[in-house]
Amino acid sequence: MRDSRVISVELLDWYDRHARILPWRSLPGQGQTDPYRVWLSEVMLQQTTVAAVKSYFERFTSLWPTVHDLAAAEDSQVMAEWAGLGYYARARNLVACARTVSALGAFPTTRDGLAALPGIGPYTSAAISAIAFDLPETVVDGNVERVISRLFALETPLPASKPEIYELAGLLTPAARPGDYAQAMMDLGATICTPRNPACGICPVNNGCQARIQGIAAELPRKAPKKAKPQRAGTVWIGFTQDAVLVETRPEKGLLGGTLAFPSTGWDGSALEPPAMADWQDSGLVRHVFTHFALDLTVMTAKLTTPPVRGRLVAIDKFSPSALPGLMRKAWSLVQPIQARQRSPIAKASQHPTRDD
DNA sequence: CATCCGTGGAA
DNA sequence: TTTCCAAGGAT
Repeated sequence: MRDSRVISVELLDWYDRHARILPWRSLPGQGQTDPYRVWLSEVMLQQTTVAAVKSYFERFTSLWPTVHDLAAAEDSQVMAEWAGLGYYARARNLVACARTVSALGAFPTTRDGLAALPGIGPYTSAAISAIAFDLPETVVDGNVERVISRLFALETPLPASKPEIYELAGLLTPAARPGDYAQAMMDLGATICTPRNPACGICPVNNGCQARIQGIAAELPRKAPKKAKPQRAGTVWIGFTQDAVLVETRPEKGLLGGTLAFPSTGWDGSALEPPAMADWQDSGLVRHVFTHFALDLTVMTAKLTTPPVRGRLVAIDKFSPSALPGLMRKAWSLVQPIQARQRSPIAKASQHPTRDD
């Protein structure tokens, strides 16, 4: 118990001197932070790097300064602003959560109340509780799993070790400054106790680290072997007219759910028909890697001469590639020169349209 | 408990 | 080029 107290004090002391300055974060010792900004940042940061989140967070808080503003937004605009960040169920849950919170009047102030909201699970509910409401909840993310695994030299591989990690992390969580402590643990994991080459020499808690003492810090946490990714293939059709492009909104469930996209086949051989009768030309291949499979996507293009049986035509000057998820953005940038050239037959061959991503 | 769900940067 | 993985949640 005394050791755990030493560790949390050393960590907070280190955080006071080395905390990262981040857009959604208040300075060490400042205590509570706007729950809306904490929630928004935590959802964006789920399985996503700080570097990737920063610009999205600034954009969202600029467009929607409060949870009530976000609750009033159109689904399609939120999806468009989320495009490129990945894991699109987060964006759908984000809007649903904002509307529930707005109807309630404010965020729930207990962990259980928060955990009942869409898109808020064990980690995020604990993080909001600690950071926004100064509640001494046990915050365990990937950083904390790594730090705890090393401090106690846990040999049990993840995810089997999770219950033990949660228990040990709870023993370390201090009653005072729980929000700063949670962020200190995560900063330590992100900057010192890193996955590959931990900087044990400058770690504020290296004295109490069993893995460092045993010389196995870089080997922990052990993890169960992961499965190989299957290779899949599909086709996407980018149809256009003189002044419009054919797009659709994908179904809410499943891969890229709810995002703006070009009509495509499934990714497992399902043979859907093209969205219109046209002279489709093979315009190249896009290779993309998802979490659990790799995809080779054949990109077909055509100038449409008959009404599409699927999707909707969007005026080219109202079409923004930034509203597309990464996969579709890749397909668009591949064919955009072709599309632009064929829209303007008088364009000189020497004029190369610029790509927009 | 295992699987599904994105993306891009680093080593 | 390949591998790993980053502040997880839903089912």
